[in-house]
Amino acid sequence: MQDTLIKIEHGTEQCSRMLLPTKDALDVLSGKWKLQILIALMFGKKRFSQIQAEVIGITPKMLSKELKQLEINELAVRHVYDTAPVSVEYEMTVHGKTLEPLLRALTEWGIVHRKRVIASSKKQKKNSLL
Amino acid sequence: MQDTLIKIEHGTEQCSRMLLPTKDALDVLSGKWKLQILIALMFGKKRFSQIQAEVIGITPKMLSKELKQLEINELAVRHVYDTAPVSVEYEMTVHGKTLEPLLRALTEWGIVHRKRVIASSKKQKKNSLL
DNA sequence: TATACCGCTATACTTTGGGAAACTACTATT
DNA sequence: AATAGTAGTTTCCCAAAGTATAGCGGTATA
Repeated sequence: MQDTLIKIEHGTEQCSRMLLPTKDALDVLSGKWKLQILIALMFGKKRFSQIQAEVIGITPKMLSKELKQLEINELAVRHVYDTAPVSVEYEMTVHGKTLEPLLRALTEWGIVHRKRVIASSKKQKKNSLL
Repeated sequence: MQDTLIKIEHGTEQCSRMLLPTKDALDVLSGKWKLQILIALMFGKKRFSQIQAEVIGITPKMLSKELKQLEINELAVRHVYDTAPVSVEYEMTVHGKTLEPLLRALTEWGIVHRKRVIASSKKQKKNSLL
């Protein structure tokens, strides 16, 4: 019993040590678009229209808003070039690049998960035949 | 010029190869609570009320809803024990455990990010004195 | 002159996420 | 009969997220 209490205490302490930084991270990264935009920027500077083309489904309004947020949190920078017509490029900051391992881990997991979803939908089909 | 085009093509192809699985992952993981709940479950089976105590700020409604989603996506399982009063435990599935590296990466980044935010808010204070 | 591209912004709307508080069903204890 | 614990559900509500569509100011091209 004493043992159990100690285990629980230990468990919840470890747990809250993980939960607090996670919340900080989620504050900045959560939402449908930010991580996708950051992935697009992992492969180099890009223009507004190019990001919009790659992040499928995003509207200009959302892209504009999300880019501003990324700038505020110093994950991306905006460069304006005085060309004609004016060209704007967005780039990952050094801080943004520290997200790369996370972004890759997310993608890796997405691949695993997708396989699983496909497999389990096959199983469902099988079962529905019974 | 030819070079540039090839680079761009290559870049966007790589990019969309990452973006598609990422979307799949985000469909299942996005939102304020799911990742936090999963972290709580990393440290072993837990009861509803225990999760609620650890994931600070979550309401029973949200917890209930999110746990259902996690069950549907086979990231967590619900066990009901026929005790009195009835006790229910939630546990990570094998598939859920494949998220552990990602959860740890997220926490790690959260720590890095928090340090940065604190540092830059100090800088702001400095600047505001000028 | 007209059309089209770029990088947005404006407006108006719908949908979803999330919070507060009360309530339920069941059981055990007093 | 009253109270309390467990695991939620229900209701009402608001704010943020997201969609759809249109337009703007500049430039370049036909």
